[in-house]
Amino acid sequence: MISEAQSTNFIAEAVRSDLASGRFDRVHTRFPPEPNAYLHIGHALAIHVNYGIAKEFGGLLNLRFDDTNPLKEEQEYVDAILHDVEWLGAEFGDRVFFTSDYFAQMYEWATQLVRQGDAYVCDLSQEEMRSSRGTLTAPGTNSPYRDRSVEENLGLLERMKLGEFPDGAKTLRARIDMASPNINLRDPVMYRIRHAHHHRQGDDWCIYPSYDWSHGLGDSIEGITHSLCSMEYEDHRPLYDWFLERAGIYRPRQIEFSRLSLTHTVMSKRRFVELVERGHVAGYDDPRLPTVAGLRRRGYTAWAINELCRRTGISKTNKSMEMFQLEDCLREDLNRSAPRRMAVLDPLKVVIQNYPEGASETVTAVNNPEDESAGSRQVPFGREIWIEREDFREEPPPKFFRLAPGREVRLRYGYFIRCVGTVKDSEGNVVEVHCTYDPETQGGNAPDGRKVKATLHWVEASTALLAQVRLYDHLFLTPNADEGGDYLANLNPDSLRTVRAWIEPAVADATAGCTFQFERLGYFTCDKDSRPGAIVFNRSVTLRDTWAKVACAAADRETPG
RNA sequence: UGCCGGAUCGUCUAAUGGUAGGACAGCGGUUUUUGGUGCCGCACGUCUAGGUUCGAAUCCUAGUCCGGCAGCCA
Repeated sequence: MISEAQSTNFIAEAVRSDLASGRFDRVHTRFPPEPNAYLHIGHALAIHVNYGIAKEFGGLLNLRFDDTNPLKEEQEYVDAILHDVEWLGAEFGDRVFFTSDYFAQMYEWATQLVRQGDAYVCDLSQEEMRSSRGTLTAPGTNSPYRDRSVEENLGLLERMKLGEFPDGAKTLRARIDMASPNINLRDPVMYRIRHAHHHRQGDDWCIYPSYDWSHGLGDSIEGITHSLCSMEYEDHRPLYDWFLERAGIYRPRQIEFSRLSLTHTVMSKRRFVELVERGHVAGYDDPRLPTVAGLRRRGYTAWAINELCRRTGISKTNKSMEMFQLEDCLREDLNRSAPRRMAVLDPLKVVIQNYPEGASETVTAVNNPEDESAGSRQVPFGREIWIEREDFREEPPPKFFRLAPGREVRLRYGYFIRCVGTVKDSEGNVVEVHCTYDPETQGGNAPDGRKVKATLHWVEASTALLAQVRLYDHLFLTPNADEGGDYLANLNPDSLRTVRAWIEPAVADATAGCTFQFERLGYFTCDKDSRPGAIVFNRSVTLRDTWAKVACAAADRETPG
């Protein structure tokens, strides 16, 4: 057995030292999404980290829905998140929990804090509370209700719970320090009044705990050892510890790490909503969005997403991974697993003049050169075939190896063909290329040993399937979507191009989620919109294209600036 | 300008006082019935200034820059 080197990231080291010191004798983490939105690849990193640490130390991961705000949370999101986390491969067994299931216990601890003089009922309005909180540089001032008696607070809290006050009339606040340089410690709210229907608790409650009050308690109840969260909670850690200490209960350790962001995209719920509502994308699972659902629809594998997380690593720096990196992860996975097929996205007709009219045959094509067990298939061949328009040039530029007048190239798994002429329309555009083939080269090798410089993919015309192919590109033109201030101004107008393509018959029964490599083009995944006879493919990612780079560089040289 | 955090190739990340390494991107070569894959190579980095030390990315001091925090959101 190959012993895997232990991780050296700072969280693994902290966990190791906690285990060594005896602070904890086991490892238990959690992933605590709020069920108010779809998961995105940033969440995938959080899952990866929490699950990865648990796994590395032989511990467990809990999935906990942090449903403390009845105004925003819905069962629909619970279902979607559950599905995404499972799909990503994080194992949580039957440990699916809801913060709302702890409301009764939390209320009891709240009364305990009140009895200890650590919390009080405050009548300040939202505006009054804001102005008395002070600013980043000036201390706040004490609430006039800060010194109510324990009995009065207890009575008021009870009446809040009973529903005697309207929304916003009162809050329960922790009595800490209105002059603290850490604003989170300036008597933070523990409960607010919300006469709202909760997706799980129904109308049982009309006071709801805040994140700060509830989160550590939830961790404590579940016996979490390491509560791994993102950097923006760092300022909340003193509060996290304070609540646990005052409640006098088991204390997990919160450790923060920085979240993932990617170039050429955005990663916030607010923006997803805006993009969907303004019609820039078709929904939360639009293949251009970095949501887990969108990525999956695009054709991303869970392996690729986890590999990106692994490559990203765990740290506290502000990071922005390049989109290349994500794309490369997908290519690495799909190169070894995706069956190969041939498809022509921008068709140009080739007529093989010396191929007998009415004749047909099949040629043998390898399904996956990286995987012998994938076997081979028969592909129809005939007198008329489609090739990619960009694979023919009437006046080939330097280093262009493909088809041109007089040139011989190989049709993959087919024959050598030589261009002997073209047919043009009235505007001079080439609409047909005429070739001859060498019957001796069947399968793609010449018995006389002569070589060709290019191999083209192709599709036999009479048996080709017509399909819709959606060509996706970066959603944003600029690496940083915010560049220039207005992110919508940086949207890529060509992030989706739809084309009609000819594909070989072997994809006829592809169903949603099936991924192929279309040779020389990229990886394509059958979309859920696909129907028998009306196939739809999404381009998941292109192949690396060295020629495109060469051609692009040449073009740049011709038109500098 | 209050508090907290961070700064290592273009990007992400290692090096825990002892040769600054890896991945992706870039460049070059090689193999190839995918201008794909694979393989080989090249180039590129310790925020700045002082200090401690035989030796500093690492320790100390002073700066600089970046991020977060003033929801009854999480």
